[in-house]
Amino acid sequence: MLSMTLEDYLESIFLLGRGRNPVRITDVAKKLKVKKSTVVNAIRKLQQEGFVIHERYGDILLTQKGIEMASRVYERHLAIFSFLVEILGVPEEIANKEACGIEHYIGEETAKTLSLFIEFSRLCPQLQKIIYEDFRKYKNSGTIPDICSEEGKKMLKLTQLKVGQKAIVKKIDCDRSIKSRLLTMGIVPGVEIQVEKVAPLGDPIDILVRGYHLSLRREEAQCIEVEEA
Amino acid sequence: MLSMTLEDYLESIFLLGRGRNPVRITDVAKKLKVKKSTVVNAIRKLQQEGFVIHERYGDILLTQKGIEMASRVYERHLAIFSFLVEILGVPEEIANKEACGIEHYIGEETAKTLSLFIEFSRLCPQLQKIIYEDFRKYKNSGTIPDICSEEGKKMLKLTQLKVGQKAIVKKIDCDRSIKSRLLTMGIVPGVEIQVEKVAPLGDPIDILVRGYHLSLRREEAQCIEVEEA
DNA sequence: CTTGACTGTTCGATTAATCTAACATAAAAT
DNA sequence: ATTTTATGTTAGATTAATCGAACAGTCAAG
Repeated sequence: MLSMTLEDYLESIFLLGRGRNPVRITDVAKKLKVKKSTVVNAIRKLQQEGFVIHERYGDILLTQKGIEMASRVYERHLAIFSFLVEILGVPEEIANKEACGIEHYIGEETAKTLSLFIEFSRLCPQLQKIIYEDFRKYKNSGTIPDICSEEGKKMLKLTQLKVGQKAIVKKIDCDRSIKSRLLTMGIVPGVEIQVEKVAPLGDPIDILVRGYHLSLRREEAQCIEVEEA
Repeated sequence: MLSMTLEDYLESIFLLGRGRNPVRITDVAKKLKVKKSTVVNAIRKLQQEGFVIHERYGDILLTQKGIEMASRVYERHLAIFSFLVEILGVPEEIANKEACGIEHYIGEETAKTLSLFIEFSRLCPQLQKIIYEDFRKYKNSGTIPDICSEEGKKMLKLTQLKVGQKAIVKKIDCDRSIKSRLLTMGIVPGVEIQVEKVAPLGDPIDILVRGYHLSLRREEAQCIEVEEA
């Protein structure tokens, strides 16, 4: 209904105009880092669609329709921004920039759920604790916190498993290209695998993942850490 | 370095070509729902930049550079998709579509962190439990689970607070327009507020949020639920 | 070997978003 | 009241991505 670019203009006008400051072409141009002529163009389109009112040489005003649309966009922005900052710990400036792009692609439903998730995390000290302590630790050092590992299970390399044995993938520790191949085959942390067949020298190893048979090179299997099921 | 659109083409070629099927112009056109002539155009640009090799009337092949770029994009896609599905519970089809857009705006760093977050959630049964049980419940019914509320604190409407009293915002329960106004003023769940002054009939109410003074209508204050600090 | 039936390519047109440069208006300063 | 400065507008050009339609190449079935 409104192109992403026009959504951006609308959102900027909304943000600049909060606190009822009149918004001028130049403000928008500065905020979005485009030339004034470009803004004039965009405003004309927004006016045609009934989102803003703008008289020649005058201030830009949002219509009711414009305010509604803009606040919808801004809510999405805020949800994404908060998630990036509060949950993932992304620096605010980066989070803001990324949210500016993402906000146009995330649907109303998803945005609402994301907002709820943030809200929930703020309300729930337990969740906060896990995110702020355990996840940060995992992120910075790769350490799997104690609260996560179940008792009495050993960590093994996939290559150490015997035929028929089942295990849960816990970690994949190798360089990008192999890792991405493994990921696209559905081998991701948390998934259950079963060893089907091992060739004489341990290469290849046939495994079962989510009902599919896969054949792994030893080199690949070596970097998959699992926990006995 | 590569426009979002071209990233999409690259990613499609990568996905279509896994399992070493040769990829043809028509496949890409079908996948991206564009005309063949458009694909030819895009492929030409990708070829110029050294991401693919394509002889007239032949198959499309990714170069090493192309594979690296494509798998980077795809990894971002996967991270976003997994987050939407596993954490937020968005239906797969929608998640996939939204991930297609978002993947172009999320930075490498953020994507990595997001992946880690998914990984961590898969590894950590405690976190899973909170997300799959408590968050889902909150999402569906608005119920704040027991594990979240601290003992011995009462829930109140903001209007019930006395001057000078501090409280934590727990829930905002009103229609979009008021809610969005409150959000833009920084009144969000989890934030601490203090009542500064209450006018004779309880309208307006002056409060302090993150060091700023705000004046709220009674109507607005009514729908803010807080917990005594 | 010819002939469909796809598949791929070229070309010209269109649209959205942007720019530059020249011009017009309004507001502020003198 | 005039001039200057900042602001806004217009027009024309450019770029990326797309389309449609006409044309070209490939390959398998007969």
